Formats: sequence, structure tokens, C-alpha cells
Amino acid sequence: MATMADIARRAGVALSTVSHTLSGKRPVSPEVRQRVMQAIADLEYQPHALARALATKRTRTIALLYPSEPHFEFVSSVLEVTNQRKYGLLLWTALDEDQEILRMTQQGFIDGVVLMEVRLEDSRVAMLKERKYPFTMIGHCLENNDINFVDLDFDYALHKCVAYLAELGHKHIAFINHSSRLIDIGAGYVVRSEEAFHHAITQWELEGMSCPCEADAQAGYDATSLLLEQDPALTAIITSNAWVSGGITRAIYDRGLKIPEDVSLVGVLSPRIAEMHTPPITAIDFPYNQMGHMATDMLIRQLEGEEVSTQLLLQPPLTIRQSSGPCLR
Amino acid sequence: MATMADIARRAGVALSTVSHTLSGKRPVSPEVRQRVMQAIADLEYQPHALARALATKRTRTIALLYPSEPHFEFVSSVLEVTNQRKYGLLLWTALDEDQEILRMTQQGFIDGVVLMEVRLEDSRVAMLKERKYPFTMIGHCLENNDINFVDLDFDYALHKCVAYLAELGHKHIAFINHSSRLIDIGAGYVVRSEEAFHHAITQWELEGMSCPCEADAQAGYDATSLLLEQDPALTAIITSNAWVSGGITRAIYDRGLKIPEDVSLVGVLSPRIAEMHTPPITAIDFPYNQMGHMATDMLIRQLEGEEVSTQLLLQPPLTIRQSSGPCLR
DNA sequence: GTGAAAGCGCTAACAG
DNA sequence: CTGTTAGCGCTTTCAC
Repeated sequence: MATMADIARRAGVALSTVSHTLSGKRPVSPEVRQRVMQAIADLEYQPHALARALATKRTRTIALLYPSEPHFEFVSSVLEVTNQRKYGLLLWTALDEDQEILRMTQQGFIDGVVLMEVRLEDSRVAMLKERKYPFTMIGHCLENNDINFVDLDFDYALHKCVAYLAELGHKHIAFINHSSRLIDIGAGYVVRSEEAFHHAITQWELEGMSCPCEADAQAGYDATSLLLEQDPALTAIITSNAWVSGGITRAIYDRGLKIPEDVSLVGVLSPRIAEMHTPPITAIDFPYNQMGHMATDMLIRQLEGEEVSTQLLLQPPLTIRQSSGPCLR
Repeated sequence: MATMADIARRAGVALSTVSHTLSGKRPVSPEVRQRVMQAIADLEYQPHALARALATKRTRTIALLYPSEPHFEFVSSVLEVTNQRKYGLLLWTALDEDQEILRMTQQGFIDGVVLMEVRLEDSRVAMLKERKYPFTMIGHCLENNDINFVDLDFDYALHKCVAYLAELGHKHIAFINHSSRLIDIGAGYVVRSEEAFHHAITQWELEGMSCPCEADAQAGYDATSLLLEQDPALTAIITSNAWVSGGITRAIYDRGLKIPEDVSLVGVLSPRIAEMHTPPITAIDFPYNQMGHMATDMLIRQLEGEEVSTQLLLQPPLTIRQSSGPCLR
């Protein structure tokens, strides 16, 4: 593998000249530039990004803190932006959390990080802030001073779902949330959804019940069975958990009930997931792509020295599909 | 941020001594070790992995070449292994292909790469081989000399699906494949599935038709509608395309047909996806996790100097669920 | 315009 | 057992 020294030698110039013709950070005469470019072509020279990173303290790589429960749809959207901006994307899972975060930021491999599965009170956030390490969030905390983030407005989303169902005449509504582990750690979207649901129920003077649920079909089946048993008058279910919809549907069918005639199902899901389902699920359009794009874009702009200050709560529309209808009971 | 020099100074030892107490690559007296460790603790020193990488030419980071059509389930499994082995994982999309591959390998940021969406004749593979760059594949080419890979045996899988349906009495079977783009570039799994399907159809003396399909529900709906129109005697559909199952189901229902009474649906899908669907889909259990784990594990073992030589074609079982049954027509 | 040389933070001979 | 020193491949002063 050719190095810059090789190029310099072959072109008969100083090493620093090669560097500068490449970076354009100082004028280079046409003839010299020509010779250098020729040498580069001859030797198929590729700059060694790692060495450059050590010298400049910029790697042009960011990390996406990959959560325990993958909202995989974010990954593609983040990657699209890093790609387009010529950044690298490192996936990172922080197992022992704070310690890992510290390591990650000091190893020198990345310039900044996009945080996911943000908790209401998040020690990782505190740590990054304290060290002034560049980051943005998909999600948000209770306290978000000076932090750039983008999030779905779960308060809006759950209120919207409940209002929609209430207007259809539903009186008994259940909410199937994410895993209890996520509730325990205080994951923002999970806690906010829970609270917003109950708040909306109260506001509309309805009967509401909620339960946590692991991210697999069987758990969804069990949860739904239990809910239907506890409240036979249940006519509507809301969920934001993409992996459980199949189980919900089956549990409903297994009791001889129909969707949407007997039970309406409403989700907070990406259109892609909502339409994968049979019947297609009426859902708040979870804007994975937009969120991933924005968080990444904000981070990179931050890294490039731009003054960004964005805190965005998205309120995407509810798309009516075939899983919901008026309450007939 | 403290550097090794800071530690050396504070502990009153040479820089190399610090390095060696950390690496254990040469004996260090207890007292000195003690002093060094103390200094490290005092200054909250973290080794700068980037600098180390430049010196050792090993980054302990691998890349996953992220394909155009994300089989996202691989990502988690790859990440699990890199994580556990203390490696970093870089996601990489090669847009202008060979050129990008070259850049990726020479930038110094990664030690090796896991290739996905492998083509039967793959110039990326040729390039990596020629440069003796460490890599493994999820998938395989026509010619795989000296390359470690793991793949699902799609020949087996399609034969198995057809045989299963044939034995249930189905005579008219369709196969909904991946996008025509993937066929055009010669993606191994797509081409092999196609050929195996037709081969099995011939072998069982059945009527078979196949068509490509984009990875979304609408495309699945359209493809299925067309198939049912072209051959009203169609009683079974096979697909390996996870995103289209919803569309297939809807197209069937919209013609007043039932699953599995009128039309059987069989997939090559992960259990998680198969059970997300209503009804749950009878499917060859696509072993995403195992494949991701193995490919990553092989690569890392290769990087650590182990002599690995593994070419594995998996033949996972067909799990019968509720989307398939005997041919009643 | 161009060259020489001092780092970036670490590893790994090479000496003792 | 420990210290000195020369890199790793690049950027960036500082001279000329």
C-alpha cells in the first residue's frame, strides 16, 4: 500500500506538498500538482484515513447507540445520511452503560453519537453533556437544555388514537405497551405513551386498561387474551409494539371475534409495518425515516461547526386502514 | 484527556512501561504496576484506541457491507458477536461498488468485512480476494475457493417447499421472488431460489410460475393479483420476501378466496416474521441469527490468526403453521 | 510556492 | 525488569 511518502518520492516533491495538493489548503503550481496526481494514479494511492484522523482528531465517523430492542428501521435512515455526507457509521451497544459510553467517546474512533431509547432521566445524557461530547437524540429526556433532538410526540399520538376510537363510540379501550423492562428503565416513549393513554382515557371518561408486553407474537397473544378476559366489553386495542400485532390478532380471532367488527386495532407503527399486517392496521405513521435523517443531519452539522438548535416533536397523521371501525356493541 | 505520557510522568516511569503494564506483554514489578495503575485511576486515563490502531495496524473493528435491501435481522446478530468479542462494527454501503470497496479496505479503519447480498459472480469478492483482504460472506458465489461463508441452502429450501405442497396435492404453484433488480445483478439467493423452484416444479410435474416483486405490500398485492388472474387454478404461493406477505394475503382475500382453504401460503422467513402474520405462515425457518453469528465469528477468528475453513449451507426445518393445507380443488 | 520537521498517542524493537 | 527511541501515515506549523 502506497503512502504519501511514496508519492512524494515518485513525484520528486516534499511530503507536505503532496498533503497540500490533496487538501488544497495552500496553493500548488500546476506542474507540481500534475506530477503529484500522476504519481497518485500510478501507485493507486489511497489516503490512510486512520492516520489522518490521528493527526486531525476528526474521524468523520459517528456512532449510533444501538438499543436493546432494535427499532431497526432507524438504522437504514441514519446510514443513508452518513453515507451521503461521507461519514462512517459505527453501531454501538452499551452494555454496562455509562462505563461504555465513556470508553466509546475517548477511544478516538468517533466524532459524535446519535442516542436512541432515551430515558426520561438518562445518565448517559448527563455524562455526554458534562464532557461536552457532541450528540443528538432520537427521543428526549425530561430536561433537554441545549440538546438537539427529534422525537415522535407520543403524547399527541396516544391522545389522537384514543380520540379517534372514542369518536367511533368505543368505551372500553386497552393499550399494549412495550416490555416492562423499558418501563422500568424509564424509556421516554414507553412512559410517555403510558401516561398519555391514561390521561386521554380520563379525559374522554372511558374505561381503559394497559399492560406491558415483550416484543414477540406470543407475548402479544397472551396479553390480548388476558385483556379480553378481564374486560369482555373491550372493543378496541392500541399498540405501539410492532412485533406483537400478529399475536393480538390471533388472540382476538381465537375468541371468535372479528377485526374490526368486534374489536378495533390501532397502532403507532410505520406504514410499512402497518401494511404488512392483515388486515392493514390503522396507525399513527411512525416517521422512522424522518427521525433518523434529522437526528443524523443535526449531529453532522453540529460536528461541522454549525450552530444547530433544534428540538422537534413530530405529529404525524393517523392513517385509517382496515383494522378499525365504529363500536357495534 | 490524559495520554500515556501523562501517566508515565505521574507514575515516574517510562512511557513504554505504562504501555507494557497495560498490555502485559512484558513483566512489570508489582510496585511499578501499582504506581501506574494508581496514576491511571487518578487521571481517569483511557487508552486512545485510534493511536493504538495506527501503531499496530489492527483496529478491532469490522465492517458489515450493508445491502441495498436490508435484511435487518442480520445486523443484530452480527452486532451481538462483535460486541461480545470486543470488536467495533462499522456499517458500510458501497454505492459505486468496487471503488468504494477499495477505499473501505485501504482507509485503515477496519480489519475485515462481512459481505452480504453476494452475487454469483461478484467483482467485490474478486477484488477482496486478489488483495488478500480478510472477509467472510453471508451468501456464496459460484466459485468459492478459499472463502469462508455461511448461507441458507436455497436449493434445498425451495425444493422442500414445493415437495411439501406437492404432497398436499397442490398442482399449480407460484413463487414470488425478490425484486428484479436483485435478479439482474445476480444476487445468489434470488437466482438460486428461482432456479430451484422451477427445477422442483419440473421434477414433480407440476404447473409453476414465478415473478419478481419489490419489497413492499403493494407490490405483493399486485403480483399476487396478476398470478391469480393468469392461472385461476393456482392453489399455492411460495415467497421468500418478508415485506410482501401482507399484500399477498390481501390480494387473495379480495378475490373472495381463503387461506389456507383455497390458497396455501408458504415462506422462507424467520419465525419472528412468519408469526407476525395472520395467519402465521408455514415457513422454512430462515436462520438469520445463526448466519450472522457464524459469518462474524469466522471473520474474527480469521483475524485473530486462526486457520478457519468453513463453507456452510444450512438446511433448517420447515415449520408448519396455519397458512397451508391440503389442496381442496 | 515549496521543503523540513515537529507532532497526533501509541507499540515494539533495541539496549541495558 | 525498565528506559530510550524509532516508527505508524498523515497534518501543520515554521522557515526559506
